[in-house]
Amino acid sequence: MATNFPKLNEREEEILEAVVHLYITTAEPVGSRTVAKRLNLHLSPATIRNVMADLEEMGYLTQVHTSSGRVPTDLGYKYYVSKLMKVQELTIAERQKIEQELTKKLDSAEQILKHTSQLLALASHQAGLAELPNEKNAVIRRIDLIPLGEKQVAVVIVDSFAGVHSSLFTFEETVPSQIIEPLNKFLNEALFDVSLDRISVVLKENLRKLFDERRKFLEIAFRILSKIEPSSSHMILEGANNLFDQPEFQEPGKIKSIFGIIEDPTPLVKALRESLARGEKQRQTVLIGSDANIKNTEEFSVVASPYMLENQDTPIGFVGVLGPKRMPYEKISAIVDYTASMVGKMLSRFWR
Amino acid sequence: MATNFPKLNEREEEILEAVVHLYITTAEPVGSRTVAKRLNLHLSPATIRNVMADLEEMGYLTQVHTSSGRVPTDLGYKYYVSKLMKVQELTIAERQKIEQELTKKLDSAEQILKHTSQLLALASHQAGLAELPNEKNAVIRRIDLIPLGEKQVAVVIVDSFAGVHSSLFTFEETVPSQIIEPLNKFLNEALFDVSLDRISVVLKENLRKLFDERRKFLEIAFRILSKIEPSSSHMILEGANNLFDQPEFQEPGKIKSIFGIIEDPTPLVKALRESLARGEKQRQTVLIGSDANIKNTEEFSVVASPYMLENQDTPIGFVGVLGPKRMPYEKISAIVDYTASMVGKMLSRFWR
DNA sequence: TTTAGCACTCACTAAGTTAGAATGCTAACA
DNA sequence: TGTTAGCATTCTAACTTAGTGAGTGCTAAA
Repeated sequence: MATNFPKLNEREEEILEAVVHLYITTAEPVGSRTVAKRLNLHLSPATIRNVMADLEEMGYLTQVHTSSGRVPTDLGYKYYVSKLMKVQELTIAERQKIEQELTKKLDSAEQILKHTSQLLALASHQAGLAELPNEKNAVIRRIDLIPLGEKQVAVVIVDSFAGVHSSLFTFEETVPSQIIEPLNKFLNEALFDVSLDRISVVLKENLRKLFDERRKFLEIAFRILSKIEPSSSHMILEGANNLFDQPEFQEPGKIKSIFGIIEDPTPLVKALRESLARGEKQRQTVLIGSDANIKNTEEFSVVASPYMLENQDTPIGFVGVLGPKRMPYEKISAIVDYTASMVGKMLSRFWR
Repeated sequence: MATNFPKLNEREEEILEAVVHLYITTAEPVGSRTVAKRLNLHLSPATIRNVMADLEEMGYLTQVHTSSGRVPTDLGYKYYVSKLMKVQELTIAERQKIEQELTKKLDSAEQILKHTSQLLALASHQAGLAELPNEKNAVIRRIDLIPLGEKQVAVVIVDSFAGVHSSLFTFEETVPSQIIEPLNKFLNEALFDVSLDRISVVLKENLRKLFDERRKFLEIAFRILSKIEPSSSHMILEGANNLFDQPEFQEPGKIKSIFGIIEDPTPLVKALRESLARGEKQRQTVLIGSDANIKNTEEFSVVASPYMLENQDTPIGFVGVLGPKRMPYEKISAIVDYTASMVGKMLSRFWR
C-alpha cells in the first residue's frame, strides 16, 4: 500500500510530531500556542500557525471547526507512525513482567494466547487481541473417533499446538462398532502431520488409492471429516472495557462500534492478515482508522505483530492491541513486538 | 420471596394495568389523560389522577419529576407480571417458527442451546440467554486419554448431552505409554454414568479399593481429573445488540452495564437459579430490576423458564430473555415458556 | 522569513424566556 | 360520598441571548 506522503521539511515534521504527540496525550485539539511552548525552537505562534495551515492543506491535520486547534488526520497519524515516532524501549521491569506472565500457565496454545491477550490489554490499557495459530500451521498430532450411540460419532482432533477440536456427527444409518478401531488407526496414519486445512484434500487422495472394504470406512471418515469446519479465524479479544475509559468512546454510537467489532472480529482479522502479508515478513503492522476499510473501525487503530516459531521465519499468527487512533504508539509498538516474540518462544514448546 | 403487595381494588388494578401497559409500549411517562382515553371506563382524568396518586403512595408508581406522568416502579412491574397480565397465546405461525428453528441442527446440547439463544433474541427483539444442562445432570458417556508427548495427556470427556469437554495436562515425569490403554478402560468403567461434578468423589472411592499396580494408574488419573474444572455456569447470551435499540439504553452508563453482564454473567446465572429454585418447580420466573440484587442489572428484567427432559420433572437448565424492565412480558413470557418446552424435547434425544 | 497585532470565528456556558404537559387542590355537582 | 370541572402551579424541554475565550487568518512591519 505504501502510502504516498506529501514531502515535509524538517520544521514541518517537527510540528506535525508535536501536534500528534500533544493530541495523543491530551485528547484536545492542539493550538499554535501550545505547540510553540512545547517546541524549543524559538518560534512564535504565528509562524507555527502558518506551518500548521500548510500541513492542513497537505492533508495531515484538520480542524474540528474553523477556529479550533488542529487534530491529526488518518494520514497525519500514518506519517507519524511510519516516519516520526521513536519506538520506546521497554524497561527491564516491563520485559520481566511480560515474561513472567507468559511463562505461567502453558498447557496449550489457546491458554497461552488468551493469557497474552489479557496481558496486552493490561499493559497497554487498551484492548488486547491474539490470533490462534492458523490452520495452515497447526498439524494433526492425533485423531480419535469416539462412538457415542449407534449413529453418533464424536471426532476429536488434537493439533500440534495442543489445541483440541471436537465435532459431533449424527448419521442416518448405524455405524458398525467394529469399524471404529481400524478406521481410527487408519486415520491417524493418513492424517498425522497433515495441516488442519488440508484434511479433506488428503482424505480424497487416499480414497482413490483404496479398493477393499476399508474404502467403506474411509467413505464414512470422509463424510465425517469433510464436515469439520476449520475452527477458522479464531481471535481472542480481551479488555474491551478499557476502551470505555477513553474520552472518544463516551458517545453511544462509538460504544456500539466496539460491540460490533467484538461480535464479529472476522473482517478485522482478515484485514490484519492482509496488511501483515502486504508488509515485510515478520514486521509489525499498524492499521489506522479507515485504513482497514471495515465498518466500525473508523475510530480505531490496531498495532499487530506476527509471531513465529523459533528458528523459523513464517508467521503463524499475530498478537496486537486495539484502541483509539489517539493511542500511544511509541509504547504500544514496543509492547506488542516484544510480546509477539515471547509468544513465539512459548509456542515452540509444542512444535514436535 | 413472595412479595407482600399492598391490596388493590378493581379500579386501581385496571389503572395500574393501563399505566404499565402504556409505558411499556411508549417508553414515555404516562399521564392521566392518556389513561382515561385508553380505559373504556367513562372516568375523567381528574378521577384517574386521584387513583394514580394513591398508587404512587402505595409504591406502585413514581414520577420522574413533580409534574410529569407516572412510571411503574419495580413493585408496579412485579404486581403487573404476577397478577395482572394475561399471557399472550402464541399464534400457530409463531409456534411453528420456533419448532422449525429448533429441529434444524441438533448435534449436541451446546448447538441446540446456542441456537435457542439466538432464536429467543430474534423472537423477542431482546437478548436471548440459555444455560447448558448443568454438571449435576450431565453424566459421563465416554472418557478418553490421549497421550500427546511423553509428558502430556489430553483428556476428552463426552457427556450425555453430547457435550465434549477437553483438558490438557503436562506432567513432571514421563507418563509410560503402556499405562494409557488399561487406564482408559478402567476410567470408562469407573466413571460411566457418573455426573460431571462427582468425578473426583468417585475416583477417590475407587482409589481406596485398589492395591495392585493399577493403583499407580489411578493416582495419575486422579491427578488428571481432579484438575478438570467443571465447565461451570456456562451461559450463552446472544443478541445483546438488540438492547441498543431500546431508548433506555442510549446513555453510555447504561450501555456499559450491558457490557458488564456479558463480561461476567455468573452472578446473573446464580440469581436465576436461586429464583427458579425458590419458586414452584418447573415454573417460569421473572426477575425485575434490582430484584436480582446484582450490579448492572438494575435496569433489566429477565424472564426465564426451566427445561427438563421428557417425562421427568427435575429442571436441568433454563432459557430466557434479558431486556429492559419495560418489556412486553405478555408476549415474552409465552415465547420463553414454549421455547423451554421445545428445548426439553430436543434434549431428550441425547439422554440414554 | 518571521512576527506582532488585530479582527474575526466559533463553541461553550449561563441566564432568561416560553410553551406544553401534567399535576394537586378546591369547589361544585350527581 | 364519589366524581369532575376548573385553575393555579410545577417542572421540563426547547429556544434565545449575550458574554467569554481559545484559536485562527491576514496584514504590515521588523
